[in-house]
Amino acid sequence: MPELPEVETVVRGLRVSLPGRAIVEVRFGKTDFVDNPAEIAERLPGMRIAGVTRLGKFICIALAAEGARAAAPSPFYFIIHLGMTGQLTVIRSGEPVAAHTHGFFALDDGRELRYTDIRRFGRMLLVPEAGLAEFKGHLGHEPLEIGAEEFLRDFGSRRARVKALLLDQKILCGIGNIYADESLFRARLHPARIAENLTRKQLLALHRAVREVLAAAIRCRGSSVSDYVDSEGKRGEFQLRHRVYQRTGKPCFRCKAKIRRAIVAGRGSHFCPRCQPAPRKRGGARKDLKPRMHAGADG
DNA sequence: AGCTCTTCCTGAAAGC
DNA sequence: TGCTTTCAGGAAGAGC
Repeated sequence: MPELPEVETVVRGLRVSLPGRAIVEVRFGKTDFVDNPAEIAERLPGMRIAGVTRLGKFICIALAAEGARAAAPSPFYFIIHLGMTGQLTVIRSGEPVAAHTHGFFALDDGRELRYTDIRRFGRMLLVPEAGLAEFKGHLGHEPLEIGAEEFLRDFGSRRARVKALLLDQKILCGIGNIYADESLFRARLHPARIAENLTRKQLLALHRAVREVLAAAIRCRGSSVSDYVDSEGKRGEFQLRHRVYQRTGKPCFRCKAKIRRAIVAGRGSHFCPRCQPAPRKRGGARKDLKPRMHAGADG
């Protein structure tokens, strides 16, 4: 499923073929994952692609009108989330259409951008140029850019399970189930640990693990579990380097204990029971002497 | 604040 | 063999 490394790989691929191209025609199949399909079909044709960037797990295609006539349409962004099974590929217009392909964006070079999504958990929307800041405001820090102090601040005061925080796009944007589990293994933290109970050293280990795992996954062009492929239809290779994700019952690479799977924060979570010891039972004896702040009005 | 449950959707896998 | 059931999960919303 596409998370930050997969989306980054797709974006880098799109960046090779899309910028400079104009969109000449838009067609949709099913549209229940599109915020306003009629508006997209009306406004995209005639616009030129100025650039492709990634915002968390979103792909952001900047569109600008040709020339600078007074009546030219304003620039805006075409934003796409791949959900669980979304694929964006650039292909010659005549090529056979894969099943579950619901978006066709014909380009001025005889190719087209196609959107395929088996489960249609993806999303498409338009954001005006002036609205991009607000859109970004709904997202947390980019995990590859957040500094140690900010990371400590965001995690160190939260009573939620650390896995839930890693998955919360308003704290860090781009991490999903695979990279949450892989990061926690590398930081040797059980997914159910309460963030504010972690030491500074443990949080710094997690900060480092997140960045290392994501960077390594990008170098491998992402993880192909289920349906992920890049913009050329190629699979990634990071799934071959997973330490815990979907390795239930298999031996830990570090200590040989059997990898376990449990539901944490509502998600299937994979961990090594020996390298990532479970927290004390919630509500059990607390021996820490940290005063409990109720309103959180400090700092 | 943070937890659980529900919804969306399809295909793979398990159960009978 | 062939049917039915269960499950996976990103994100948002409801309700506690």
